[in-house]
Amino acid sequence: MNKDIFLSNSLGGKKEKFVPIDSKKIGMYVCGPTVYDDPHIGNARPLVVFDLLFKVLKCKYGSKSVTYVRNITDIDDKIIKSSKEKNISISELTLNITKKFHEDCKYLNCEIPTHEPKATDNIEPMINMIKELIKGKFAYENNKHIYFKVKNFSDYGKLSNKNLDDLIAGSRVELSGNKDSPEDFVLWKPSNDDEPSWSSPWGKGRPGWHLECSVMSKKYLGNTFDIHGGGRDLIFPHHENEIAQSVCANKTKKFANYWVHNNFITISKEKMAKSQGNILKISDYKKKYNGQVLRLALMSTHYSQPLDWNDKLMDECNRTLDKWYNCFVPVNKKILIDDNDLKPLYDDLNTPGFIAVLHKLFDKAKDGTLEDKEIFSTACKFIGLLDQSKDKWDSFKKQNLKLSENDILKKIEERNKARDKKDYELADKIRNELLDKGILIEDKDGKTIWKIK
RNA sequence: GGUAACGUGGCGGAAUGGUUACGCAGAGGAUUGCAAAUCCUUGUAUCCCGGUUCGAUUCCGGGCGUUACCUCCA
Repeated sequence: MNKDIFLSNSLGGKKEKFVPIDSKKIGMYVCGPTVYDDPHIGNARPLVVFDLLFKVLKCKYGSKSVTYVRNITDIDDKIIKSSKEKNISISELTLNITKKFHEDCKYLNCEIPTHEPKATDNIEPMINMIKELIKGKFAYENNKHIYFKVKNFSDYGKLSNKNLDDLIAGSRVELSGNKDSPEDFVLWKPSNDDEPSWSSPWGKGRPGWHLECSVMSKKYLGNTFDIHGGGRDLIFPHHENEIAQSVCANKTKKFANYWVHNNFITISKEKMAKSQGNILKISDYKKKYNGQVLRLALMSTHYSQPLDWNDKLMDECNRTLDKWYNCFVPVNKKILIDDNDLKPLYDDLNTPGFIAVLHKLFDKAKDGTLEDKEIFSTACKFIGLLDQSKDKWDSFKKQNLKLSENDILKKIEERNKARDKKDYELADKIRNELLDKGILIEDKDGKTIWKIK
């Protein structure tokens, strides 16, 4: 469609019209997981948000014009710590968590990004970037550590609205004897024998956090690209440091043009975080809910707002999808979604606005023609919903059933006999028994049907 | 302390300088042995105080409240 895409840009803090550097080669880099622990639903939010942005960009510019890069950080102090705690090797841990992460992505019905580079496959270019930074006097070595010299980058703090004086005044920055200044951050550090290491001009060691994203975005998207995404908590210091490294090493004016940050999932209004101990794992939902339910729940609030989590939300989304599946038809032909219907998504990924559109299309489809149903189904599919057959949706629900189908049918027959004798007391008793087991009875057009509640 | 974001009906949640989505729950009705499901109808809101304006929930200033970031975090 010809309408413009708008995005809230954290750099500047305003909603802006999206103008790509090259509309045939659009680049989006999103910070992926550090693979040290099971993914939780807070991690799920950016997966869904940027999957949607990927879809919207492809819709406007063509599927071949958009490159989506999402990294896997598989070397980090948290990983080292976690592997020691779990008493397994680092590679066993990172491979295992990466596998779980991919399963969760699939469960959430997220498309596979164009590239998914790993940090450990990119140590050489990281070392090269450090060399460039040292050459440009943006980094210095001290006692086998390499640090980025923040004072030499005048734009530092622009993304996060911080100035150096405040940072130092806050003085929560880690003090280290090796640093020239407390705000400096590490690019390379030496490893002990029991820690992973790579040889470098500064001895055996490993990269600091932040560097992998600067290097891998450069590798696939170039020195300056269109969109950089991630959770709000990455703005400082992670993204601020990425900008500093990339701009100084690549000698450019800009790193990413648009910075898009999703807000948090909260529980009782408090941020869900591992350190808070209030996380809900994605895998916790796999048995009870189809992945689409979680996906819809994550889209029920605009990405820039906090999303307060509760079970009522999941149940509501489950019911909505159940209702929507009544109008689902497989679509084999190409159907264009009306520009006006698509508009909320183009306007800064307004998912609640688009969900309202889906409700309208559903109302029309429900008593409408096959074409109305096809339009509705296509619109759902566009945001990754109703992407599997109704049979599959139903069979998922059946897997949690405590009664066999045969038992249910027997009970229904028993109840119908009672009804014929006008023994409504017994009939209602049987109905309530089934209801307790999650089976809902409906007498419709002279027939009795059952559903899973 | 510094820097931001947010405050919309019973709940969730968009949008908007004037006509005020959408979902859930509620109420009434159709239907039903009674229900359920479905359908129809329907009520209810913009934290407080100033300012700008013919008009502000929307813009500006102040206040109150909530949250986040400044340390690992999506």
